[in-house]
Amino acid sequence: MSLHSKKSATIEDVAKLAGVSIATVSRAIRNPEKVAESTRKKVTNAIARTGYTANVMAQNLRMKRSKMVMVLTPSIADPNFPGVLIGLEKEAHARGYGILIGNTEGAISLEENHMRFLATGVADGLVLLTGHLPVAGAPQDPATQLPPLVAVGRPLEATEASFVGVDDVAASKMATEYLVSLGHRRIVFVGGGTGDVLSDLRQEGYRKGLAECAEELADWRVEGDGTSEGGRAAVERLFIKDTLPTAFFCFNDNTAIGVIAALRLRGFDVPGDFSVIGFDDIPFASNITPALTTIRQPRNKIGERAMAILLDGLEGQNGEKESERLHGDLVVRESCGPASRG
Amino acid sequence: MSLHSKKSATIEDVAKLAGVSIATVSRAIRNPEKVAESTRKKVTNAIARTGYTANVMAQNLRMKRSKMVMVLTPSIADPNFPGVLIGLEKEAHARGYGILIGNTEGAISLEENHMRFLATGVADGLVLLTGHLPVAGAPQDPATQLPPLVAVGRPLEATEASFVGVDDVAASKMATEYLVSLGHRRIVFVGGGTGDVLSDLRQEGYRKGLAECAEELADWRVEGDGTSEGGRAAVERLFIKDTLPTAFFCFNDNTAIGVIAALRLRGFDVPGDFSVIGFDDIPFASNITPALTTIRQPRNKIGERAMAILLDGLEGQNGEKESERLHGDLVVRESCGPASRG
DNA sequence: ATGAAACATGAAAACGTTTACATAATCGAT
DNA sequence: ATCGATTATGTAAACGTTTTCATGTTTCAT
Repeated sequence: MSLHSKKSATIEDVAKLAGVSIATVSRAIRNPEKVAESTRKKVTNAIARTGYTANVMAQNLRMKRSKMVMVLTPSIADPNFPGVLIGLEKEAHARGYGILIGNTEGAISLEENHMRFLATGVADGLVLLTGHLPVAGAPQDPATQLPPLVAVGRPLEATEASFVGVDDVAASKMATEYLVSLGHRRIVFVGGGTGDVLSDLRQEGYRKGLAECAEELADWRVEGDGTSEGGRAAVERLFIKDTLPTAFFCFNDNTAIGVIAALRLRGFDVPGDFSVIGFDDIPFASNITPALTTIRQPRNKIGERAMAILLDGLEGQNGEKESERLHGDLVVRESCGPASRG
Repeated sequence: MSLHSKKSATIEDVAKLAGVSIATVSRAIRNPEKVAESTRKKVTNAIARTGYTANVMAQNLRMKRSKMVMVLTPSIADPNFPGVLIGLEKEAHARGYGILIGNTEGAISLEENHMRFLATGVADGLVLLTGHLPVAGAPQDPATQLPPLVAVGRPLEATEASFVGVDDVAASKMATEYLVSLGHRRIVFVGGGTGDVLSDLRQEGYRKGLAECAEELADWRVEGDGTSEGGRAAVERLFIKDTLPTAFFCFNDNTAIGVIAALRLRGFDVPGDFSVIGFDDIPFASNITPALTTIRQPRNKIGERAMAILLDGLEGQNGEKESERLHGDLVVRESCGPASRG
């Protein structure tokens, strides 16, 4: 069935061949400083001759841990997911842990299924990309029965969960300042949905960026939903108003792509008539026309740091709630230009 | 440490409360038809009262299987990966299996690490996105010691491995036929690398598409490397020749994006001066300018079928080598137009 | 009523590893 | 040489579940 099942050597085989007890074999492998050099050599040779590999299922049962971390995501298709997963997997793998994928598609029933699965002991820790604590599938109260966890990308409000993500406020401030530096004085923030934590954080940064200007600039938000279609629709709603912006700071790149498409559909030029900034630097931001100016999320680093914090906690080195907000980078491409209309 | 570790109920607790043996509890859960109704009720009640969840680590050890499948990929960042993963995870989850991610980044040393991990019994099966059998990290010969496996996307030549992917030949034939139907008579195939199995299959389809035309059309391949940069470079090399194509059938969407960019850089219009078709329909193919006409890979379905075949084999229902080549769809957008120069 | 078959249950072993505790041997100080 | 401390190793138990095998009870056919 599995790699070791076809007459694979067990620790008993090694012990017989080396002429020692199974305890000594185990010790030679796990605590070699407690085994005499000559004995250790006998064990090492026997391992090489038998091709012995420890059975992780037996280890897991004895040690009551699985060396697995479940990554719970509402969307594998999210453009940020692969980059975060790369970092998560890299750190996990380096420390001997496996990554288990749990895809909820934002559905409560799937979330409950995954929690039921988790209740079997299948994972020692949990990485949450969902932005909320999971709904319990097992009868226990999740607040007290969840394994150690870390939230990624979206902080969990009013919880003790550790968090790693981009510094949304600082990055958004940077993006807005850049538009201000180009002379833009009517800058609209296209949000990702009313009540959305991330949108509010990015708007906070947008406001800080506006405040850097000596003039008093209007705080102006219209609502998208984080998709390109939402960005498109937000532009439609804007163009029934008398006053237009000269620049758009968008919740994310998808939104920016929709905004650009809607502007171009109306015969406008980007960046000639309007400037547009996104957020994320998703893989294809540089391939659209015009190539998108955006904030790059350090996705790999976010994944790595999240896993490191989780595993440090698991391995007893640090159980405190930790939050890391990593620096986002302004990536200037082609979608922004000087304000052309005062 | 894990969900069940904080004074979680064991089967002993359930047995005591129900007043039966642990064997009966196990039987009531796994073979209920072998347990009297009244006994079963006592067990069911005790389970509900204790909140018992079976310990998967004990089950795994006893039953010598882990209910995990490892997905080995050379590139999490590949645009096709998320779609395939969605299908893999959906099927695995529906059948009670977990998905383990193994990222090799195309590096032999990482591949060996993952195989060492696999040798511990951590996974019952293997999904290979790598296009080759993995290099052994454990001392065993991989040809005889690998768990059941299925290749995805890239067939493994000269092996007994099952395979699921798009029907490259038929899909490429369709794309080429479409260009022919638009009147194109000089169609170049931009490959993904010399000796690349997938490129050869897609070229085979390209040739069949050409053969559908009453006129005898030239079979013309230039080499990219599967990246947009490779597509760009292939165009540069083409433009030092006397005869130019009127249309490009590209190995994949990335290549097509590069080809389009290079043509536009030279002041040409797509599709006015040249038509371009990609392959994959990656998530942002519709967002570039012009929106890319391409072949859509049924990624979700590929993942689902691959996992189903693998698990069928694991669960003893079918151990034969199976290959499924799924139908790709032509997605007509804006990057193709009638041949404008004879 | 008797005997065979079917049903139901419990005890014990299995799975493979880790580690506590007991014991023997060795080393170092007096 | 003796005693205490240190080093090294083996035995047995633990981990939690599944399933084999033995045994008792019930049902059905003669």
